[in-house]
Amino acid sequence: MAKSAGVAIGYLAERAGLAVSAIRYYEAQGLLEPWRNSGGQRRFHRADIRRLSFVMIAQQFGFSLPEIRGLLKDLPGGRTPTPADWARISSGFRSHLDQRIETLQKLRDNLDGCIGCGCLALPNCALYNPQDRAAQKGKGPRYLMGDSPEPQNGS
Amino acid sequence: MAKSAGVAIGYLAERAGLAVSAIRYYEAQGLLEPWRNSGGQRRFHRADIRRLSFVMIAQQFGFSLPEIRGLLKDLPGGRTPTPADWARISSGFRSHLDQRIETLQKLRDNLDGCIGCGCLALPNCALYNPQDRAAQKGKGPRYLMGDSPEPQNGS
DNA sequence: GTAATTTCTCAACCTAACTTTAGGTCAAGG
DNA sequence: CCTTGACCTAAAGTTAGGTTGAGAAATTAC
Repeated sequence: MAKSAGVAIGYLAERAGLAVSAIRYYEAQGLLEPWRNSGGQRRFHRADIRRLSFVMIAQQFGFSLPEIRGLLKDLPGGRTPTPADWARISSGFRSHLDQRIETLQKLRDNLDGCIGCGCLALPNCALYNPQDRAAQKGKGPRYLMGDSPEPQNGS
Repeated sequence: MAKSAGVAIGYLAERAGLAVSAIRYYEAQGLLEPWRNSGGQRRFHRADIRRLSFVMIAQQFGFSLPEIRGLLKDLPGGRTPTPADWARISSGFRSHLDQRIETLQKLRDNLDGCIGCGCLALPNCALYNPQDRAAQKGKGPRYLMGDSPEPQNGS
C-alpha cells in the first residue's frame, strides 16, 4: 500500500497551481518520476505536491531546473519527505539566497554613493566602469550565458 | 560640432564590453539611436558607452529591455547626460531595487522560520502553500510570463 | 592601389521554460 | 454502446535576449 493508487496529473496540477503541461515538462526534466497505471497514465505521490511547491519556490529564488534537480537529489523519491529532509535542502537554499541579497545590497550601496556624488559620469565609479564588469565576467546574459567569444588562446 | 564624427560600433562594443551584435540588437529595441555616416555606418555618441553601462547594470537589477527603455526615456539622447540626469533615473532604480531586496529578504525570513519549525511539511507554511502562490499570481514564469490560460471561455 | 578589416542587412538559429496543437487512447456515466 | 472528459505522445510554437552566417559595401592599413 502506501502507494494507494496515486493521484492523476490533473489533480496534482490543480493542487500545485501549475498547468498539466508544466508537470509533464518537469517530468521530462527529471524533477519528478511518476509511475504508470495499467492504462499508461501517470500516477503521482501526494508528496509530489510538495515537491512541486519546492520547485516553484526554488524558481523564485532564481534556480534553473537543472539546478533544482540537483537540490532534489537530496529528497528521497520513494518515501514522504520528512521535515528534516526539507530542512536539509532548505539550508542549501539559504546560502544562495544570502548571496543574492548581498549582491543586490552592494549594488544598491554603490548606487547610493553614485547618486550622492554624481560619479556615474566619472571613470572611477564602480557601477559605471564597463571594464570592471567585463573583467569579472559571468554576470548578465553576456555571450549567450556561457561565454563563447573570447580570446580562447589556451584552455 | 559636439558630434565630432561619433564613434563606430566596434569601438563602442569594446568600450562597453559587449558584442557588436548586442549593440545592434539594443538599437532595434530602441535603447540607442545612432545616426549614420555618409557610407551608411552607425555612429554613436561617446556618451552611449555610459548609456550601455546603464543598460547592463539595469539588467543585473533584473529589468527587461522594454523596462530599461522606459528608464532611459529620462535620459536625453541629444546631449551628454549630466550627473543630475543620472541621479534622477538612478533614484528611480533605487525604489525598484529596494523592493526586490525586500522581497528576497521576506522569502529568506520565511525560509528561516520553516527550517526551524519544519513547517514546509505543514499546510500553514507560507513558502509551501501552493494555493497562496497560485492566488497571488504573477510570480515566476507562470503561463509563459503573462497569464494566458485562465478565463478562456470565449474565442 | 590593393588588401585586410569593419560594417552593413536580413534571416536563421540558440537556450530556457513552457504552451499549443494534432491525432489518438482511457475511464466513467447514462 | 456511446459520449464526454481527462490523459497520452510528439512535434512545433512562444518569449527574451541575443548570436551566427552569408554576401556585399565601406573604411582603414600598408
